[in-house]
Amino acid sequence: MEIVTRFAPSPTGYIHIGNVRSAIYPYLLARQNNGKMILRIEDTDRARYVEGATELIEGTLEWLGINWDEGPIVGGPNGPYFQSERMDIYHEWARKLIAAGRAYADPTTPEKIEEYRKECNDKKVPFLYRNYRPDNTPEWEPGIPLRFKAEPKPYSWHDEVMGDLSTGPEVLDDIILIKKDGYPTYNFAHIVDDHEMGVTHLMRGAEYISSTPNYLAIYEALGIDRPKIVTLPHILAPNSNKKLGKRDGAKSVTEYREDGILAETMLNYLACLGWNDGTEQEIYTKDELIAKFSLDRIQSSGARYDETKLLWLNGQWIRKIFTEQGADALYARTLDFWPKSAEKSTDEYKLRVLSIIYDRLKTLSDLRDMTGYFFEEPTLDLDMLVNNKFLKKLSKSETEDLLKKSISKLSGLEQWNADILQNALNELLAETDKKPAELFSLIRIAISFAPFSPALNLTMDVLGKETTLARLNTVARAL
RNA sequence: GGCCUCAUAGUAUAACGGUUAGUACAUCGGGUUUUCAUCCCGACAAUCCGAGUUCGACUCUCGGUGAGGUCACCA
Repeated sequence: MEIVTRFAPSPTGYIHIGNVRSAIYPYLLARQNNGKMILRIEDTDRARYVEGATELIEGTLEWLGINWDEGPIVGGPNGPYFQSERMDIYHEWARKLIAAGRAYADPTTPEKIEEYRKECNDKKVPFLYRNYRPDNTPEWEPGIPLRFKAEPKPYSWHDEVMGDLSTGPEVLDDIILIKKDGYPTYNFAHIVDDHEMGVTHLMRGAEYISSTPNYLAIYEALGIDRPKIVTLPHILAPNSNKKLGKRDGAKSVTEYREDGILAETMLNYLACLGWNDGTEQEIYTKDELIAKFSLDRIQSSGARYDETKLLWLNGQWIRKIFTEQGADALYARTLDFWPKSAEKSTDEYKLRVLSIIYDRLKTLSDLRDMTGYFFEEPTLDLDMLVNNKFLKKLSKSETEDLLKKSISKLSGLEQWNADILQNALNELLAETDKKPAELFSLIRIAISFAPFSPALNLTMDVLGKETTLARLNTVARAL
């Protein structure tokens, strides 16, 4: 049987890392089995609808490399893929339930319902609407909500992640199927849609476990088979034990792109948060994830989101792309991340800078803070020079002398490349009888005034003879 | 509060009922001719508690405890 999965977000804003995994796992499962992945937009809550949210969702999936076989943009045989355009379908299925005596129009006002609820709270008994089911119910027509008529009984079912689950009859209730405004609730719409679209694996967060018995009752009343249920454990916020949400400051997935996190990193990290293949592998390409993913190795407990590990992984990916795909491939990813001062520099020059600094990057946006001195004259900061832990041992005249000797040595070089520069530095060490820490720190700071930089010979090579000497001379004059 | 779920180092996780409980991040120390980083080496650090089953329990059972989820005309 063909495997059909779906990601069904509601367009109420951006996708954040707390819920994007509900898109990744269905995608991996579908691709692994040559199945289908459906994107369905659950836009039945008009009050929470956010203009542009659908495009945001599509853009996020696209960035992550998660493509869908049916859904917005691509279409498909089971459309429409916006729930707001499927009203007739829901109403048709609703009438089946009414005909079967399993749904009723409920004229009770919200105020009255609130009274019932309060009454139960006061008596400290659980509030179940089915205990207040009205005796006489009108014909169902637009403007009146439609409720399911629950038949309380225990349920047990199998969850591909959580195992065998069960509940007693007390959780079954008369839930709303169609709202006053005619739109279906999630509770009803997703069941109809998953059925109509042939979904075989329903993957969603752990918050749906408690309402599952009510859904099982609806499948039953509708006389339809249900998909396999795959409950995904929550992703926990860094500083609380609660599931990660927007209130915890959960950033949108695309915000990470702007921060210089690679899509490969994001996919890799999130896929492995709550799943592993049992080996000690840490770095997975998308293809490897597709090949190795398995439902039975999804964790049943929540996993805490750890940005530190994400950053580490991103560094690994930056290096992986550089070594496996080449400097050009990595450079192509960095275009939006250079400091403003780099605007007038050529691609070739920036590529050289990238090639000597890439292994220090945790995010691509680190380029902005770490490469300024390659593109503009650094601000003279003599304190930095004098207070350096190696240089402060030197007297002022020693420093001046060392700088002069360096300038003289370097300006005498016929050729200027990394090897020649390293030789020259080695000779300088021998001639001046200084420790590497002293000589190198002096030159390094004088040409960059940065807290850290790539290897000295490489930095000078990229900077070029003229710039290097000009900066050294500037410092020599200022001392 | 009712119902449901979960529980291995700080974090993410591995371990047919038999391992000195493994790995990675983080932290700390060391090495690679300066710094920061990479890379390499090393250290610290865990089976929530209590019974039971068993020759033997991280693993199975029961009971606690702790944490979370859910009880909407939101999804």
